[in-house]
Amino acid sequence: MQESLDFLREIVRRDTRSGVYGGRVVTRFPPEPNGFLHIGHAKSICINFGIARDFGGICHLRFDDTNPETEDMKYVESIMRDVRWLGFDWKDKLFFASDYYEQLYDLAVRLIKDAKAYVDSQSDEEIRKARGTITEPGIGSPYRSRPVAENLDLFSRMRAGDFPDGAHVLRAKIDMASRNMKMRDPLLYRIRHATHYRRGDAWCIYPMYDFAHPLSDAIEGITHSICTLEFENNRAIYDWLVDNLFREPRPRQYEFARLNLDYTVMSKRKLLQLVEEKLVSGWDDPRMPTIAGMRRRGYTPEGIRLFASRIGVDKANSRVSMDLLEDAIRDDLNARAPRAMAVLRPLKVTITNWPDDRVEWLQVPSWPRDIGKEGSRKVPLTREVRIERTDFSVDPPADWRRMRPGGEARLMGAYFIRCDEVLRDPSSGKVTELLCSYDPESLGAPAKGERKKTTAIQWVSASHAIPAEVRLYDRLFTVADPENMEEGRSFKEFLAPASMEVVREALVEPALAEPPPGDRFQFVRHGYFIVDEVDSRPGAPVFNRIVGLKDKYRPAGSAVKPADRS
RNA sequence: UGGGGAGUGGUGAAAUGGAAUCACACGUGGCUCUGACCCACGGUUUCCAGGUUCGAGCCCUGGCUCCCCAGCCA
Repeated sequence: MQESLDFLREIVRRDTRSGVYGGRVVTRFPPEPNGFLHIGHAKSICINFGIARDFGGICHLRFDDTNPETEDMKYVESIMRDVRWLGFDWKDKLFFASDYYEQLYDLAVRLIKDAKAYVDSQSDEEIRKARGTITEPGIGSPYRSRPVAENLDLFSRMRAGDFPDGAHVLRAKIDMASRNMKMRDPLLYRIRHATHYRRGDAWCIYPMYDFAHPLSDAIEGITHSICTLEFENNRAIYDWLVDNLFREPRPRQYEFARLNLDYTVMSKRKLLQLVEEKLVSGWDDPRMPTIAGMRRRGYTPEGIRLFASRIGVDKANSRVSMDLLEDAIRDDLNARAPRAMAVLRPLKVTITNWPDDRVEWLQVPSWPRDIGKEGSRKVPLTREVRIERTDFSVDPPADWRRMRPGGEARLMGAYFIRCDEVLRDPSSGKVTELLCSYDPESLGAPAKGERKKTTAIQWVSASHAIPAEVRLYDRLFTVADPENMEEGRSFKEFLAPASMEVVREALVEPALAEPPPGDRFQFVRHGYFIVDEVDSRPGAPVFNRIVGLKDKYRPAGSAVKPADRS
């Protein structure tokens, strides 16, 4: 019996069986602390930590912090929080490339001594020009055959701070005519008189990614270094460096396709722009595809991991539909979010045969039968209640199951009521109130006859309901691929005008008067909601819609939604 | 134009020379005190053209399309 593995696990299994690494499996998640993690990183985290877990190995968390100008401690903190929140544990394997600066420097010196690296004193402009193009070979730097002793001297003076930014760089001596542009004597070190968030002013030369990354992997004993497709060309440098400086068995790099999600953006630059230009409320705006945003939105780690496992891993560039993510979230929430009643757009209903002062506290189950969980709460029924405006239609389509003039529907967990009379505002004609009568025999009784064609609707007692703010989130963009705009257009032009709707007149059942921030509920027939961690207050709860329920209902022969009727 | 990758229902993935499978989406029907959940059924013939083979999504040849590479970013 052999379940099918993705191509990465296939490779890891091959290597554990052949024993090249003595059975060890060591992966790593290597973020640069210069931004917040997003759903694309979540995919990578699930792959790297997931593979380590599946093969009894370990996944390191290593910050690839080699650029002092963009990195910050606040990012390492948020990244650690996000990885933990997602449910992964790097144990004591927390590393920083910036802790390897001394070792990396020594490795660079070895390369120089082996005549495999040299100090280039051309300007950045000259270097760029001499690199050639994809069709023309590059030209060797005039400094390319600088004597080893001179290179050594220059490199140590670079470190000592004898030169200004840009005066020299250290380059690998590989092949200026390589068909692979990345191999045309890649830069290894640059001078940068900048304060590093961890090393302060200890260094004024900093290693480039192409140098620091493979060597950090080798230093840590990584076996499988998994990254995204755009680094395929860099693998040649990776191999060149590690082969020249380390012994077998040594780490190898494998690439997979990064995640693209419909109706959102994933690039750090664009995400940063949304935040800085205040087009969203921050990195944790519930509409953001960041881990922080999804956390505040109410997405669960389990749901996100389920999503990651459902999309799989491959090398084909792809774009995943939001439906896949939302369904994974719903799938997880269905079994863990207790049901409650909320009315978002209230319509007044008076039960005319119910005594004015009678309050009946009904015990309503918090879970549907098929979930199989115990639990219920008390919901008060009174003469005056509120139902959803969209649950009443004066002129309903044939397959309507909700309230209609003269028709019946069950108040969920309570009695059937019949709509005897419809009151309207004389000037606008708008329905203002329903006068109904309830059937005292119908509590807990199975529906029969015509009643079987109706559905149970949510409701709240007018006198006991708690006013609540409900925030309905929707996709941030109006087009599926806002990152791929035609020339001269900005992705910002496609921001959805109503990606957040704030409903202030919502009413929730009294059990939800003081909900603990972070608690999740299913508001029946609406969707899943979370008590906002920032703005919710006891007595004035604020709920974020995590994701709506699926709704297959379309009025027969009409494109008009129930919300637009009556 | 050079080099490196990738093409399987609408979307994401399986099938590792032997009956194209799964999830999501969509459609139809069933169930239901949530038009949810759940259940059943339905649609693709593997980018194109040849070739090898008893047999090809998988192998070979030639095309086509898309992505990545010319930062002292990662």
